[in-house]
Amino acid sequence: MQSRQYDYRYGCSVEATLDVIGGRWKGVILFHLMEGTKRFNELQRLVQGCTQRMLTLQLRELEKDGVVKRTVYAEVPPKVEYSLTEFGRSLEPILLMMRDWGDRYVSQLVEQKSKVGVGFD
Amino acid sequence: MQSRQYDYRYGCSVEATLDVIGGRWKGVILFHLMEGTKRFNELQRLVQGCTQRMLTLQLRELEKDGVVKRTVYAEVPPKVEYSLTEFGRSLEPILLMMRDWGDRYVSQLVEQKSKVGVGFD
DNA sequence: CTGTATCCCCTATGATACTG
DNA sequence: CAGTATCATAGGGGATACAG
Repeated sequence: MQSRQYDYRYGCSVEATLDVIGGRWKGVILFHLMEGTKRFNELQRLVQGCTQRMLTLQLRELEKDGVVKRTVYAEVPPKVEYSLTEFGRSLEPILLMMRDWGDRYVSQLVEQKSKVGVGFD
Repeated sequence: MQSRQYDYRYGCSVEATLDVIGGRWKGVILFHLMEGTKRFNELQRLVQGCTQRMLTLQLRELEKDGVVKRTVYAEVPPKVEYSLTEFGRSLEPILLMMRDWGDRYVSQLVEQKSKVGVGFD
């Protein structure tokens, strides 16, 4: 879910939010950044399954969208830190609710597997 | 963002939520269903830019994930209604926050276009 | 009215190797 | 350490036509 052009007219602003946080790894990245500033390799350990390349790409988009800040230290070996911008922190309540809802969703899946034939309603 | 297999181990439950609501049109569909039950063609009018095919596909996935209920009436011409399940309604607070955040995000984009050179921080 | 069925394309993502 | 560069691919998504 690459963000669209700036002048794109969102039919509904939920769409806009999804454009920012809807990428394959973005939710998880943002979630971990809520805890505080992280270095690139820290994130790589935290965001299980995400390749180095994808981590870079998703971070770049989050940066472009103004929710993540990238800080490069002029050191050898290189040191780069990622953190939420103030605007990015305004996503925190959403991320927390998403985590909670996700927990309940996963529980439901487990339950559903034990009780076969019981659907939703 | 097709939902993964039921036994998939999410590294972080934010991921699970994004799997359910992160599809190209899902957020918008769910948002409109918050307002109440809608027929297929109503949704098609509401979800601007979504093709008939995509609307069908996304609705099917939302149904499979247990957040949307599909009701078929045995009539001619056919009548099909979509609504949120009870579980789906538990997404409402998230969707509302996403709408609000999206509004602020879009405002920021507009502002950014007028003040060129002013970045985030 | 509410969908399927095809065809097709492009982009998001992955795997792997290389670098300042 | 923190990335690029390349190559490859699945499938998400669009356009269009057809159907019960």
